[in-house]
Amino acid sequence: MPGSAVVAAETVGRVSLYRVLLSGLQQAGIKGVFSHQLSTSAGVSAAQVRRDIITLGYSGSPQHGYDVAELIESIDNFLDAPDGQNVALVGVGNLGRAVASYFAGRRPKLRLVALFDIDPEKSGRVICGVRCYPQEKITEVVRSERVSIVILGVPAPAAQAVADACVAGGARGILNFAPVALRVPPGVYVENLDMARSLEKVAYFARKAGG
Amino acid sequence: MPGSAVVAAETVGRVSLYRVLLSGLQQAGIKGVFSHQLSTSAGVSAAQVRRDIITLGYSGSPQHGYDVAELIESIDNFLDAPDGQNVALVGVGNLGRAVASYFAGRRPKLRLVALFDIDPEKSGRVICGVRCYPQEKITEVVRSERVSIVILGVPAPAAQAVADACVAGGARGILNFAPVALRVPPGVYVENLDMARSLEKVAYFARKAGG
DNA sequence: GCTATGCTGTGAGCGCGTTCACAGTGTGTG
DNA sequence: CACACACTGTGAACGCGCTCACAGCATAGC
Repeated sequence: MPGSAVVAAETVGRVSLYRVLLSGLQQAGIKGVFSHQLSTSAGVSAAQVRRDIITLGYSGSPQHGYDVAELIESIDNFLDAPDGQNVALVGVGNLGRAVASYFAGRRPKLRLVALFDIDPEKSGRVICGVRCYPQEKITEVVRSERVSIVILGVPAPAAQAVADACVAGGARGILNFAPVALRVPPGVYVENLDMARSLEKVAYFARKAGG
Repeated sequence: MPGSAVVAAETVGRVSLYRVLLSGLQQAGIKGVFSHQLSTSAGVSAAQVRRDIITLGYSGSPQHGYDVAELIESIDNFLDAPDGQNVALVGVGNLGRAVASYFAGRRPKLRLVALFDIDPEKSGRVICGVRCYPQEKITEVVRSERVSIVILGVPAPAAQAVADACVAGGARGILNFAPVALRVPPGVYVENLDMARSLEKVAYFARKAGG
């Protein structure tokens, strides 16, 4: 049964990408797809695609490949919580607003229900249709709004304290944009997304490859 | 000699993180640091930190650990091009502006020299102190401005065409925010940074761990 | 001076995600 | 009816990054 086995984080990431690609195919009216087609669009090997799909509990046929609609449904079952998950965003700067607008209505199963900012100008207002609270209320609101996922867009020095407040309120997952390793209790998942780091990787290899 | 050996992308990313952490220590007036201290802040093992530092060509002493200033200098030598690298940003949306403001003046060795946007309202103007060009000029401007790194903040359907134009102009590295695998010639490095994917990973593991 | 301590540098080994290569299977073709 | 073909599903093997564990070494304490 899918869901009981341990799934690697990389697999989950790829599956998420497959869903985006499959949605594109579906909108183009394409009904079936083969592993090597997905592998080209996703930039991974065909064997990888097949293994990933098996972990979803879905099977294709050697004759017609995978049914696009069915595969999307399998991915939905795999990735999404049946009744959705509530998301909060801490730090409504440029980055925070970009993330907020990015997810506005695009992921119905992930509802952005609260913003937090340390700036009194922002807290109390409604931004992008979501209410912004002062940062002291994090634990309280995270708990009352049943937030399970927090997007952390605050400066590095504040990140740990904010993370602690979120965890105290019951958050189970953190998407951390700050360049520090967060200390969290077991059972809380942290994904780091450091843009500066990524850019410097690109800069490094651009230099090494180019000369 | 460092620079000649093949270095893993993960190592480069961690080294970039070390530099951020070390800068913080330096500003706090701390002169020396041990591998286990860095390892705690970076969220990796101490052995990992030591191995990474060796690849820089720097050595500490068993008595005093690593000299913060010297280590930062070694990282600078390792990561940065002596005369810097020019960066362009394509797609001046919410995300693009966030990235632009994020790097404004923070990385002196990475100069943001050009913006591109398909919207005629934006192209022609100067945004955040950088001139914005129409998207048709990418190849031309990338070449004339000697841009080696491109940040791609355009929608997925446009990403491949823009990437091709950038490569044609001589770009050697791409930071791609679009959820597609770019096809690029050998020698061009692509780093994918898909925020939706990362968030869905967090959502998945928040659900699995929490229940 | 001799031992204890704690760090760096590193060879060896491990684990895990990925890839290889092929068996299984049904369809299309002559 | 037999054969060729293309794709899925998967056991086995590979490779690479990471970790373990220890040698080397200088200082601190007695």
